[in-house]
Amino acid sequence: MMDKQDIPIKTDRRRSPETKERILDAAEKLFAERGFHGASLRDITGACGVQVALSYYHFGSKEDVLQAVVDRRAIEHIGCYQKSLTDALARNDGKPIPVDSLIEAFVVPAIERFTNGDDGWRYYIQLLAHLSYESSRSSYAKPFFKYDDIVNEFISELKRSLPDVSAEDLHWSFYFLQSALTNAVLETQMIDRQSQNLCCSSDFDALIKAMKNLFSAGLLGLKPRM
Amino acid sequence: MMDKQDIPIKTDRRRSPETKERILDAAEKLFAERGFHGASLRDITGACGVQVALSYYHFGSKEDVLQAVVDRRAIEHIGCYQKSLTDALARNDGKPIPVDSLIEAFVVPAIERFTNGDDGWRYYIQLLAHLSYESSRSSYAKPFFKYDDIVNEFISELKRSLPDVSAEDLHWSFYFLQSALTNAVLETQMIDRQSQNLCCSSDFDALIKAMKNLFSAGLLGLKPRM
DNA sequence: GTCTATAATGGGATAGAC
DNA sequence: GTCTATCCCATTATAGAC
Repeated sequence: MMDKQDIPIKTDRRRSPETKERILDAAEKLFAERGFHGASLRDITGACGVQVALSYYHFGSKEDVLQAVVDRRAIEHIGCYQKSLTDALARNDGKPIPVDSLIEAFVVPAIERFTNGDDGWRYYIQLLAHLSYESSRSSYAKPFFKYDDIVNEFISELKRSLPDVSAEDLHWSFYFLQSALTNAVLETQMIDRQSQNLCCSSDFDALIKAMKNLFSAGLLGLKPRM
Repeated sequence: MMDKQDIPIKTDRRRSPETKERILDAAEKLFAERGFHGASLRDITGACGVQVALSYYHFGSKEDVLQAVVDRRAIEHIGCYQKSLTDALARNDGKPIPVDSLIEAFVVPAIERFTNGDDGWRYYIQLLAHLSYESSRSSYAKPFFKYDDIVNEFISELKRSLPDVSAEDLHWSFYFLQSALTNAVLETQMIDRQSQNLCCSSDFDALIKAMKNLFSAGLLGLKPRM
């Protein structure tokens, strides 16, 4: 299980104030790669050259480490979603946002950090995907709920953009969009296998384009409610 | 962790030939609910009133138990997909299958077993969903690959139904459909929260309808390749 | 085939010296 | 804040009696 990771081993021992951050970096990576149960605190602290006991000193329990990993980035990330939505609204003078722009506004805050951010953001986004699958079955997946509010703001905008479509259809459709996005960032290489490398899990430009193509057409083609 | 499950405790000890099946039933359930790492062999054997050692006798390692769980149903399940596709073709005299029928033909073999099958099938379908997220990162998720061939048959049919759309768009779109389906059977209750119970994770009739609505419109609205 | 017993290791968590 | 040492239990896995 142990596996020396990218995080450089600590050399200067004794009171380095960034120890907490080192643990969070390693936890972020290993939780993302192996899931909560799949990564032990020994793996995590071993990967960043820190004593196991320090994770307890700094955070408490293993679940607390996960909580801290999410807390570290969640507010900033949710802020990015907020800004993305506000910008899209501004570009349209507060009028309903075109469906394809709204899709892009929702997808980009995750994908951008995934492709352009540092590795930490990559792992964080993957971890969120993991947690979304665990929610309602595992107590440790609760941190993920922080995103509920901002997601609902996007759905409200979608309702404004497509006022004639039933709320049920819009909720389901946005749910499918989220599923597609979540699955995509896990890069399972399912699509690479299925398409014999015509499509590539790691080609996020193609992903965004394909998402806009399908979901725009789908949302715009939904029948008005009777 | 231990948790007495639905599987009745074995009473008549000594050479009961169904011990293997009992272990598989319990493993199916617990792997589906907690993931591979989240369920231990103690949990599994404890849940069905069998000695831990017997799981090693019958299967070998923990990964072998998982493999056996999948093997037990995979061939039958893949056969259901095959039949579903063949039937759809027959209904259309071998001509290209209408997109909404093709979507239904793909979704139903999983959903039907999920809603109408016994609990075992429910857990099995959920387990498949779990494995699809782990593939390419965990060696134990390999069993899932068995489904690649039949999925590709559906995609080939989709190409026949929509000959003017680029293969890229079709592969991505079908990938999104699979993501939506996979996520849905996990019943994370995300959509319940987001819609304030207007939509319900466990309402699979509504799910199928919404899938057909969105993905039919989306696929039919895809632009022809240039 | 099933059981008990046990090996061997891993893992979460804590105490206490420095 | 950091380290060593350790507790204690869970876990995978095996040996051997019945």
